[in-house]
Formats: sequence, C-alpha cells, structure tokens
Amino acid sequence: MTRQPTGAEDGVAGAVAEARMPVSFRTIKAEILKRIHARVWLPGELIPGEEDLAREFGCARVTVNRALRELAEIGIIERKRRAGTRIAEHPLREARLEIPVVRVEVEARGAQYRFSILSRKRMDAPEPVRARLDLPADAEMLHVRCLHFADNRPWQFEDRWIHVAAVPEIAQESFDTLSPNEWLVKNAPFSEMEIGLSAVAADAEEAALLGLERGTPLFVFDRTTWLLDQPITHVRMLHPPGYRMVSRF
Amino acid sequence: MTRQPTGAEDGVAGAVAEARMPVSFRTIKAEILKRIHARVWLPGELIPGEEDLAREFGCARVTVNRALRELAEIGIIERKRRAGTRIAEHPLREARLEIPVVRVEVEARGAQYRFSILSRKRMDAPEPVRARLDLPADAEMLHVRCLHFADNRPWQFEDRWIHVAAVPEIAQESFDTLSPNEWLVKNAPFSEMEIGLSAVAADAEEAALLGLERGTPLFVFDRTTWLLDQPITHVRMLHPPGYRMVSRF
DNA sequence: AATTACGATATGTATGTACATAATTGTCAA
DNA sequence: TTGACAATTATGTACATACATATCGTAATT
Repeated sequence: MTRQPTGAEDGVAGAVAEARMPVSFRTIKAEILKRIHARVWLPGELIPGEEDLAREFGCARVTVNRALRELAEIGIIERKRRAGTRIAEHPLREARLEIPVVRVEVEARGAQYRFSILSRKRMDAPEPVRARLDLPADAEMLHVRCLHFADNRPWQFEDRWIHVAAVPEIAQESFDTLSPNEWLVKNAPFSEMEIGLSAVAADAEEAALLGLERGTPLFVFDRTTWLLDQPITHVRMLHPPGYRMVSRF
Repeated sequence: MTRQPTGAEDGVAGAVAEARMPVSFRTIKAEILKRIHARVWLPGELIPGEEDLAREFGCARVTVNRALRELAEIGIIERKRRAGTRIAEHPLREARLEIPVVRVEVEARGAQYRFSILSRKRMDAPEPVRARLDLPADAEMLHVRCLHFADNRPWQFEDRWIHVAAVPEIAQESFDTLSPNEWLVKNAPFSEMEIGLSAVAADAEEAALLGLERGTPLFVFDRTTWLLDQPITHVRMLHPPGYRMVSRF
C-alpha cells in the first residue's frame, strides 16, 4: 500500500533539531486532575477548548479529546457540544462491580473450591420471588439450593429460582459437575440484571448451613436476570462474616 | 452517558458498495456483541485481528481499535499485545454502582436529610487505616465521625480518616453546612477509588449511635480514594438493617 | 414579542499514516 | 536442554486532517 497523499511534512528537514517526545493522553489527564485539585479550575468552571489545550500541551486535538473523554466518562468533567467542557459540580461517580463466577472467585484467593447441591426440585415460587420476576403463580419454576465451599469451609449459600421456560435445557441438568451458578453463566446469556446488596441476620437454617450462630450478620447479594424482558433467574447469595466484595478503579 | 443514535445502522452485510457511510465504532461494538451472543465466537476464542476486522467492516483500523478497546474496558473481551483479542472466558459481567452523596440518596427517597458531627479531631490513624492508605505513622490525619439521618432516624454512621496533606483546605472546615462527605466530593477530586462491601455485627458504640441492639447486622460500605497515587481519604459507612444498595442495568 | 432560521463554534468521530510497545516465536549458542 | 536474543506481530497511541453534529446566540420572520 504505502500511499502518501499528503507527503507534506515540509519544513521538517532543516528546522527541527530536538525530537519532541509525544505528549500522552495520560499526561494530559494527570495535568487536568492536578489543576482541578490545585483549584486552578473550580467546580462548575468552563475550561479551555480542546483546540486551546492542544496548543498549550503541544499535541494534537485528538489527544486532548481522548484525555477529556475519559475524564468525562468517570464523571470528573462534563462536556456539551457547543457549550464546552466544565469541571463537574457534583462528581457523582459510579463504581464498577465485577461479578465473577463463585468458583473463580474462590480459586482466585488460592483456596480450593467445592460445592454441594442441597436440593433441587420443581415447585411454585413464593410470592416475593414471583413478584420480583414478574411471573404468574403457575409458572414452572426450579428451586435449587447450593452450598459453595472454599477449602472446605462454607463460603456462600446460594438459594436460586429458575424460570424453566426461559432455560428449558436446565430440566436435564443435574449440576454434578457445574454449579448452577456456573451453568447459567455459561448457558443462559442475559441482557438485563438487577443486583441488591444488603446485610441480614442469619436465621436458624442459614446459620446451620453455614456453621454459624443464629443471628450472625450475613452479607447478602441478590441478583435477578432477564433476557429481553423474559425473566431467567433470581438468586440470593449469603456470605458469612469476613466476606468482602471489592472493586477498584 | 453520551449516547446518540447515530442514525447509521446500515445493513452492513455486504451489498453496500458505493457511497459508503462511515462505519461507526458503535456499529462495530454492536456487531461484535451480536456475534458473541449468537455464539459465532465462543468464550475463550480468538477473534480476527484489528486489521482483518477493519477490512471486513470497511473502516480504518483505529475505528476497530476504539470499538474493541471499549469492549475490553467492560470486560467483554480480553486483549494482549502480541497474542490478539479473545472473547472473555467468564463473561464476568459488571454492575455499575452509582455512588451518590448521602444527602442526595436520602432526599431521593423523599425523606428529610440531616446530619450531625460526632467528633472531629487530628490524631494518628490506627494501623489498618494507615496500611490501607499506605501512609507513614506520622502522617497528619483528621478523623471525623458523622451521623446521617433520614427523617430523624439514623441512616448512616460515617467514620472517616482524611489525609490532611492531600487536602490542606480541610483544616479550616468545620462541616457545619456541608457534611464531610459532601465537602470532599465537592473539593477533593480523586482519580482512583477502592470500595468494599461487607456485613458486620454492630459493636456497642455503633449500636448506641444507630439506636440498635448490639450485634445487629450492619451493612458496611467502605471507600478509599486517591488522586494520582496520593491517598486522600478512607471512610467506613455503616447502615442499619433494611438498607439495600441497588443497581440495575 | 414570540418563533423560526441560520451561522458560529466546540465537541464527536472517521481516516490514513507512522511509530511505540509488549509478547510470542524462532534461532542459535552455551 | 536451556537460556539469551532477535525477529515477528498484534495491539497501543500520536498526528494531521476532514467532516459530522449538537447547541447557543442572533438575526430574520411571523
């Protein structure tokens, strides 16, 4: 290929003695943050346009654009087409919470993973579950209870309801190699999900299963998923104290 | 944010020969997602290189690059320099957790917000806090404890450590109009953050402050923030039972 | 005065090009 | 066999350029 439509690059030959290191978009991000912090630019204030910044930093506008775009993505600044870029007044930011497969999560800590199915049967879902999934009373549901272990110590108690019609293949699945969690992740793509995080006191059964005293605080992670408006599953996952869900960014 | 319909959405397939509308990186993202969903490309599988995809879509490599970069950012695919791009094995989906200012969060529920500073003094931080912030023992720290109310009922107990050197202006702040939370959000931008979610039993003091029995399960939300490697603050927020952090997407 | 049309302007995105960088692979020597 | 090193290659990023698009302000029109 090797076309050279511009071929310009005229003056270069004789003029430039020192080679300028290209300015990275990272450098620019850092500099912008520094200025915000140093109160050179105050919240709500309009900052110079991309063109100006590019001139100031001695780089291309696209480079400034990328820096500003990424800052806007994490809510540090706000941009509008004709209006320009301004420092966010209320940098309401969002964290991204990674939701791994339980097995991977356990193994990532260097522990040995194991799970055991406590029960698996078709039955009518209780009202709260039906309501969350928005399903009629007679919808065929599969109820699976499963205990996940890390180094043979209870790690998570999973209480799951599956809408059979949405994942018919699950009828044949016995979960003897893959946990319901992993099976669904691999076999049932979803487009929407709602997660809830909270804390509760262990009831008698939960305490017994997790090997804890009744009333022990449990970390609750519940999740409901849909594929294009069709409810797939609702799961409630309980963790013993000490568990910490982390996200860094 | 920053969505726009593009209006393009051309059939792509193959027919369009003349007068090509530029292919948007959005189009490419969508197409890639479609292929993953349709199992054209399976988890773990290597997909064609940027050059090939650019040729296939009839666009510049940079455009494909942007599409793939953004998909990699949300964990859909994984990229390595010499190795190429592959579909993520464990489509560990991630939830976006919005982290509003407490006041806004309370007011959004139609409740009346109020807060009260329990203590505010300079003191050495305990070892765990220092460790998390990666600060030496003699770093000057400000410790602030604050109770947030919704309709006069305790909503959150905030226990915060601030690295004074990172936010010197805080020395003069008395927090009589803005809570530490809101003050920092407005005045101390950060570039990195780590959040942790867990459950604990209320100790005697926490129980007293929140008007609960000792041992009651509390939902814990802790957050540490940095601005370019400089630690800013570490905060631990405790919520009474009933609190549920939700995220839908 | 209210409404509409339009031009100016800042951001948004696509392209071709070039070079940088990381990581795998092949090659050769110890 | 193994370790060092170079060649190869896919991704990562920068640049100049061009055009697209959303808006704001203002002028023209109703």
